[in-house]
Parts: sequence; C-alpha cells; structure tokens
Amino acid sequence: MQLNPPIALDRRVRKSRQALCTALLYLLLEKPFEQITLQEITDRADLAYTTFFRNYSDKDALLKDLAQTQIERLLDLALPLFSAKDSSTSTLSMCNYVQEHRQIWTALLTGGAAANVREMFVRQVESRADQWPAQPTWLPASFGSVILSNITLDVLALWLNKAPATAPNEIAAMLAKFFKVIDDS
Amino acid sequence: MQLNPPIALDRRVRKSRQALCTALLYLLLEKPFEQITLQEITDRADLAYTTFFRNYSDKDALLKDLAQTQIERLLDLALPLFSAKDSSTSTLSMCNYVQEHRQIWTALLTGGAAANVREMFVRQVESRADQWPAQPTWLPASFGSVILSNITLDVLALWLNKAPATAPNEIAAMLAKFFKVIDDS
Amino acid sequence: MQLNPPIALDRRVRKSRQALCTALLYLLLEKPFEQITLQEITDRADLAYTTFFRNYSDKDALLKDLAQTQIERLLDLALPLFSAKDSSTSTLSMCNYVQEHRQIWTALLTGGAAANVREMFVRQVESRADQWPAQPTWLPASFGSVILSNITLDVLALWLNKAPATAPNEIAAMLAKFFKVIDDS
Amino acid sequence: MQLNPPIALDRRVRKSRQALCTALLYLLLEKPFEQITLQEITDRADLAYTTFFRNYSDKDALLKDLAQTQIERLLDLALPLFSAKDSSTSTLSMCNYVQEHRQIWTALLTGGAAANVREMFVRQVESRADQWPAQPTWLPASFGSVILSNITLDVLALWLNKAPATAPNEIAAMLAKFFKVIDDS
DNA sequence: CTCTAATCGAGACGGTACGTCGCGTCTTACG
DNA sequence: CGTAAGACGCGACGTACCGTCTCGATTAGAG
Repeated sequence: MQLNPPIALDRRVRKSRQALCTALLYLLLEKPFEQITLQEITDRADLAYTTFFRNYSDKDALLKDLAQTQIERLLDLALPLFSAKDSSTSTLSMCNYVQEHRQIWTALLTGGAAANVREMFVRQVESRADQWPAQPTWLPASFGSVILSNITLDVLALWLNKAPATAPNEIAAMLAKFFKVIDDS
Repeated sequence: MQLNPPIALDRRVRKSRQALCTALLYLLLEKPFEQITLQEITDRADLAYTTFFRNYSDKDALLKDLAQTQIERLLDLALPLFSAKDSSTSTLSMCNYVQEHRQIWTALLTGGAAANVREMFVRQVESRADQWPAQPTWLPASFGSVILSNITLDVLALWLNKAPATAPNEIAAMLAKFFKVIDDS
Repeated sequence: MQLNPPIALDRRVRKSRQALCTALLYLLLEKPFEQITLQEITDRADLAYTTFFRNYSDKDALLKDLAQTQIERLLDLALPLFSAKDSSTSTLSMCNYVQEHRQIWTALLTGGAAANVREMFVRQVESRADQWPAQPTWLPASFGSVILSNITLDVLALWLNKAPATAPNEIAAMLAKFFKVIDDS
Repeated sequence: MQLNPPIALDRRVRKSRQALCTALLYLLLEKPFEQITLQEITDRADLAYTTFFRNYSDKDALLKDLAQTQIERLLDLALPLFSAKDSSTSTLSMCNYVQEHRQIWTALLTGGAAANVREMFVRQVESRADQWPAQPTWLPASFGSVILSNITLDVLALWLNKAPATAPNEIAAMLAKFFKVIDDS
C-alpha cells in the first residue's frame, strides 16, 4: 500500500521542471548541449535564473531528467528484441514509438547532447542485462549490449537526421538484420 | 623527389606543437576532454599559457591536430576492408596498428574526447566514400559508412578499455563478422 | 519633497564601490595610478577580481567616481573666489576644506593620478564657467579658467607634498595673490 | 682634446633613432602617450619591432630622448626670464622659438604626453635653479619654479591648442604679467 | 675591395594584466 | 515568509602588449 507517488511534488515545482525540460529540448535542436547556457534555458522557460538550481543541481541533472525517462520508455519497448523470438515485433514497436515522439528523439539523438544520451542509454541497457538471458557466445561478455545499443542509436539517429521520410518498418528491418548477426552463434 | 613540406615550420613551432599534443594525450588518459584546462596543458607541456594560442586557436584545434593524423593513418590501413576481397587482411592490419599504438588510441577512444574523435572519424570516412565502390544495397546511401565506422570504433574502444588482453586477430574476427552483414545483399 | 535617489542602489553594491574607492585611494598614496593593478585594488578591497567589472567598466571609471565628487565639493567652496568680492573668504574656506581632507587630496593631487584629476578639475571648472561672470579682459576666453585651475592645483599640490606644515591661511594668501593678477584689468 | 663625438654612432643607428622619434611625434598628435604601442611606433618608423629595444630600453626612454633636447633648448632661451632685467626679451624669444617649432611643441604639450613633459620640464628647471638668484621671498623655497613652469606651460599649451592665431608677442605679454606677480615682493 | 662585426628583419616565446563569460552560492528587497 | 532578482566568488578563456631570445641576412666602415 503506497501512500503517494514519491512525495507528490508541489504543482509549481512540477511546472517549473516541465518548463525547464521543454526549454532544454528546444535549445538542443539549435545547438550543442555544452554551448547551451543556464541563462538561455531559464530565459526560454521564463523563469528566474536561480529557480533552476532549486530544481536541478546541474545542467547535466536536467538533461538526465529529460532523457532518462525517454530512454526507459524506449527500452521497455525495445528490450525484448534481444530475445530472438519476438525480435521483429519489439523492434517495430520501438521504431513506431520513436516515430511518434520524433521531435524529442531528434533533439536527444541528433542534437548536441547525443554523446551524453548514448552513454546513458548504454548504461541503462547494461543495468538491465539480466532481462535477456542469451548472451552471444562469440563476443566477450558485455560487448554485446554496448555494440547493440550503439548500432540501434546509430540507425535511429541517421533515420531522424538524414532520411526522415523512411517508414518505421523499413528501419526496423535494417535493425533486425544487424541483430541477427549477434544472435547467430 | 619531394619538394618541401608546405612551408617547413620553424623548429621552435614544431617543438611547441609536439609538446602540446603529447601533453593533451597524457591528460586525456586521466580525465574527460572538457575538464582539461589550457593551463594544465601548457603546464604539462612546459610552455607559457599564451603560447598555446600562438599555435592553436582552440582546445578543439589541438585535439583535431592530434587526432586527425592518427585517424588518417588508421583509415589508410582500414579502408580496403570495405572491398570484400581483402577485408580480413585489412581488418587485421588495422587491429595490429591499433595494438602497436595502444596508448594513443586508448586516449582517443576511451578518454574524454571519444565523441569528438568519432565525429572526426566518420567525417573522414565519408569524405573518402569514393574509395570503396560497393555500397550495400539494402541501406540508404551514406548509412553504411556511419554505421560501419561506429561499429568499428565501438569494438576498438571496448577492446582497449575492457578486454586489453584479447589478441588483435580475435578483434579482427569480430569486426569481420559485422562487416559481412553489410556486404551481404 | 524628493522622491528617491535615482534607483537606490543595493546596499551590497554601495559597499563594494565604497571598498573599491578607498582601496584605490590608499594605493594612490603608494604608487602611480597606471601602475596600480585591478588585482591589487580588488585584493585590498577584499573583493573578487570580477566584481570590479560589475561596478566599474574601467580603472578610469573608478578614479572618476572617486575624484569627481571630491572635485565637486571643492568647487562648491572655491568657485566664489572668482567673484572678486569674497575671493579671500572662499579661498580660505577651500584651503580649510583641503586641510580637513588632507589625505584624500594628497592622494588625488600628489599621487599618481594627478594628471587625470587635473583634467577632470579643469573640465568641471569650465562647465561651471557661467557661475562667475567676470572674465578677465586681457586673456582670451577660456584661458582664464584653465590657468586659474592649474595655479590653484599647483599650489595645493606643493602644499600637501612639500610643505605640509604651512597653515591654510598662508596658502590662501598665496593663491589670492595669483588671483589678483587675473582680476586686474 | 677629445677623440670622437661620444663614439660616433653607426649611421644606421642614428637613422633608426630619428625614425622612431618622428614616428612617436606624429603619433602623439593623434592619441595619448599611454595608448601608443611600440608596434605602432615601429610600424610608422618602418622598422622591426625588436629594433626599438636595440635603441631604447623603454617607451619612456624614447619620449625622454625626444623631449629632453627640446626642453633644454627652450630653457636656454627662457631661463633669463627669471632675472627681472631682460624678462620681456627672453619671454619673447621663447615664444618665438615655440612658434617656429609649433608642431613639435604641440605634440609635446597638447598631445598625450603632456603630463610627462611637464614633469621633465619642472625637473630641469629645478636642476637649473642656481641659474637665477632671485627667489621670491613670499613663496616657500622651490614653490616658485614649479608654479612658474606650470603657468608657462599652461599658457603655451592653450596657445597652441586653442588660439593658434595669436601672435607670439601677445603670448609673451601674458606670461610677463604672470611673472611680475612672482617677482613683486 | 674585401672582411669582419655590428645592426637589422622576422618572429617565437615567457609573462602580466585585462576584460568576458559562465556556473553555483548567497543576500537583499519586495509582494 | 517565501520567492524574484541579482550581486558575488570563482575559475577559465582569449587578447594585447611588453621585453627577451634566437637566427639569418644585410650592411657599414676599418684595414
């Protein structure tokens, strides 16, 4: 029996954080993460500079808050793809998800924070390593997840960035081809 | 019979730049690129702070100078791998090269500048796109090189970082497996 | 009934500026203005280096802030000296004022900023030119104020610098003698 | 019996110094002494930057070389003015001299080096204090020369700067009037 | 007329100070 | 009394200028 969601945040706090997140999101479409200033973020969010620090300790903390959730959702859809059975299903549903949230994922993957996001992504995948039993035998332990993650992100980034017209199922097909290599003993 | 390198730089200049490059290289083994200070670099290079700017406009310019050459050399060895014939030969020679220059490539790929280096790498690969004719037919144009580059770098980075004991030919074998997917129509 | 001073500065700002002014004042007693470093000023004021620029655009701006007020006060006392009537009275009160603020005026007139202060002084005198009607007839327009200012400052500087024991009324007498030349047609 | 003039400087050296002096002179007409760069001086003199230091230790040394001679010549003409007899004669000849070298004295007195030149001037006058016996009795020792010097320079500077059309003898008359105050017991 | 030494051109370098920008803390003033 | 506005400490950056140095190339002037 749970009381409340983690400690039901003040509505104002939720609003501020939301504003900061979307502000960052839009800025990421314009310029690299490191070049984005807290001042710019708070300006765009229409909040006082100091308010930022009441909500996040850091610019990275904001990015994390922004990206972590997205990554989680994506992984919930994507992880089954490692289990060979419904690989194609999960791959496709992942691509559909990205398609639906095209803008946010464009910011995350092709914007300036790409490197950071990839790192978070890989770390999350590794922390869920136990969720799929079959490690490819021809790769050293933990090589698999890193490489798989990177290929996935590469394909998604290229899709969003260079070939936005491509249909989700085409992308899913490409990914599937790569995944098969790893599953093949 | 070669003329002279473009303008044969002053010996002092060459020395300074060399000092700065090696200074950066060692610092990259210790901490992320963005956290490295120009002061630290010049201190380690035993040069005056202002001398940095006489040689490079930027911290990035230094990294570029440092990495670009290395990448070129690596690509000279690696590029034939795209032409299916001697794929395995070139892959192996590339791995051997990395093995021989393990330290520098560890700094570049697993240190803090990894993201930048990857970007440079991809850009160079793309600019040499004409050097291997066979583009995979099942991938949109220019997807191939990016993904191939990233897989290559992923594997190399993991090798240097997590499994340094592995022999070059084992790594080459892994790479070959991935490359085959792309070549397969 | 006056509203408020222009915008009633933050108490911290007032404090910082005050600290910077007095810091400069003391340093002027030690060395020429040009040799005084912003670092020295902020060190002595016990403020961060960058805080200087939040309060003044320039070292000169600080000096101006420091000197302008003093000059104004002095001129309020001194200007009547040009109207022949109470010449002696105003000259004496000016000398007394300088005597009372001996230290600050020593810094301004005999310290390293003397040249700048003289210039400000002359400029202020000229801008108040309308406050005394009688221009000497035997001098080109505007010669009078400049020369008068310089003589005044020369005498004051020498007094503070070389003959500090002299009584104010003696100095006033000297000045009076010079002023008489100008008033004499 | 003297061997050679001080050591007959190399013709090149003489040329360089001359070029540097005139370069500075012209620059002084444009901007304050402190804002003049060694680079600017050597550029204008069409000499290498390092050549400056082969001839002068300092920017001040150059100014001194430039001004000292001029001041000497002026004082040779002007000093008799302190001996009441031929006051008017010497004052006039001084004014004539300045008129003839109008440009150089404009640079020295109204340009950016005015403060330094004044100081040199006063110092030279004081070092020649013995050349005129009659110290005014109503002024503390050594007040006389400083004030006299400053008045002289003030008048000359104003002349050159604001009333260039005025004839030398008019200026001489003004000066005479001031000098009389001091000579009067 | 040559030879030698001083001077010059060119520019890298060490170093000091300046002024700017951004982060994160902390205080003030205001609603 | 809590929140905005924003001053402040701090650290890094990049610039400008000074004065030193090295290395050739040039030239003056003595023999």
